[in-house]
Amino acid sequence: MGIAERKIKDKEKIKEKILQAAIKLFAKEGYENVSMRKLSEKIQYSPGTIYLHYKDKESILFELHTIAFQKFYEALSESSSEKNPIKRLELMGHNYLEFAWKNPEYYDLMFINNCVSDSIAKEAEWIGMDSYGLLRQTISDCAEHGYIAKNDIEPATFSMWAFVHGIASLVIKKRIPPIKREELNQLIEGSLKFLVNTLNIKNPKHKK
Amino acid sequence: MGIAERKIKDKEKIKEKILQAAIKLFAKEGYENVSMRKLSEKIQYSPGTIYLHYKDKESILFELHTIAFQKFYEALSESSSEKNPIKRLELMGHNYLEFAWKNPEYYDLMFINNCVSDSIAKEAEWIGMDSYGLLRQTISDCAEHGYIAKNDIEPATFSMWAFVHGIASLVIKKRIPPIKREELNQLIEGSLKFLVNTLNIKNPKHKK
DNA sequence: TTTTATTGCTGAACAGTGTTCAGTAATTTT
DNA sequence: AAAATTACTGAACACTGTTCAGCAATAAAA
Repeated sequence: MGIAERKIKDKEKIKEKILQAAIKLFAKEGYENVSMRKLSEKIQYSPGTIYLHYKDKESILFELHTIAFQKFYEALSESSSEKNPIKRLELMGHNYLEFAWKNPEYYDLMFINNCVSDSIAKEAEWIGMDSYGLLRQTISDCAEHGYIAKNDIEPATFSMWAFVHGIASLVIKKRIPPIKREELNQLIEGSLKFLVNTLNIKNPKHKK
Repeated sequence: MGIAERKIKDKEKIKEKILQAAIKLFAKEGYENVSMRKLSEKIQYSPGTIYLHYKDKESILFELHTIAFQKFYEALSESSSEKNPIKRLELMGHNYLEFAWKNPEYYDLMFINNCVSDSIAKEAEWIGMDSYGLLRQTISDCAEHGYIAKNDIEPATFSMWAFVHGIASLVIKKRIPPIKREELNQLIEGSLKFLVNTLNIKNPKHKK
């Protein structure tokens, strides 16, 4: 059945074409400004065709959301080479924010926007759990080295996540008082250092 | 000219009527689901009438946004009675989050949603500066008491803000792994305590 | 080979959105 | 009484996501 096989591949190809066009358009124009008609023009099919491959607009965005989380995990994983857990924690924070600056549309989809929250709610387990685990492991290593109490691993992980997400979402949603980009970067890096140092300084071994 | 005066008052009254209807509708149905036509039905005028009082939908939402920030400031001010700056910091965090839980639609408008970000960008100074100042003052008091370095006031303020906003926006946008509400509350309160304690514990006077 | 069935795709249509503006009816001024 | 101003309407415009009858092109059956 070579023909049937080819047809399945053709179907997958057009689905991929839709997704690639969506990625490009959303990144360029912001997905609030991308309509199904614009998307259908880009792939040179009629609007109806998209619905033969995707249930609705949300399911396209949700697939993007899933891809985004894979890239996110990779970005965070780059911190793993650093063996010193405190340094790694700071590096993770740095990489987290860098991902957000480089992929604001992705970040919006992953952590902020409503348009995929129905799909997210339907999932049995949260797709970001792996990435969250990476952070928890680092915090856990910090506890192992005596920087924080072992009882505090969960709240500390959550705190760290909330902290970096808070920064990322405030910046992306333009809720930061209008200061120069350079000042902002310093404030952000300074805050990250402050938070990590506050943990660091508690360890008697590191007090000088 | 009593008639002209009355007319101005009438105009203001209908503007107020629109605003009050908007508040009610947005709170009940979420402002994503409130159209100008629905709003016009509620106030028993035609859709066009709204545009005689408000330039567009965004300007209604922006006025709501302004009201929200006033209520927000009041909510944070309730912490001021607490004299111990560390306790006050924790209380402020608590009040911040309580405001978010009680007014999720407001919170969205203030800190998250795009639909008023153009209006925000046009403002010369950020409307939340007063509230931010309240937080900075508390952090400053913490520095005065030796809990943190005076150099760290700015990054510490920003960190604290990012932290609570991170929690609020993750919860409101339903990006927290599906755990029981009670567990979540414990995690949040635990994280707040953890962060504040991490500052607290650094002060030699408070080490026991 | 001719007929029937299946498939992939279209694009008009539906119900909704924010917004505009010619036209109307009531009121006020001349 | 006539003219001018005002307050308001609701149809219309250009858009949105989504559906579905219908139409070619291809494949299967007769």
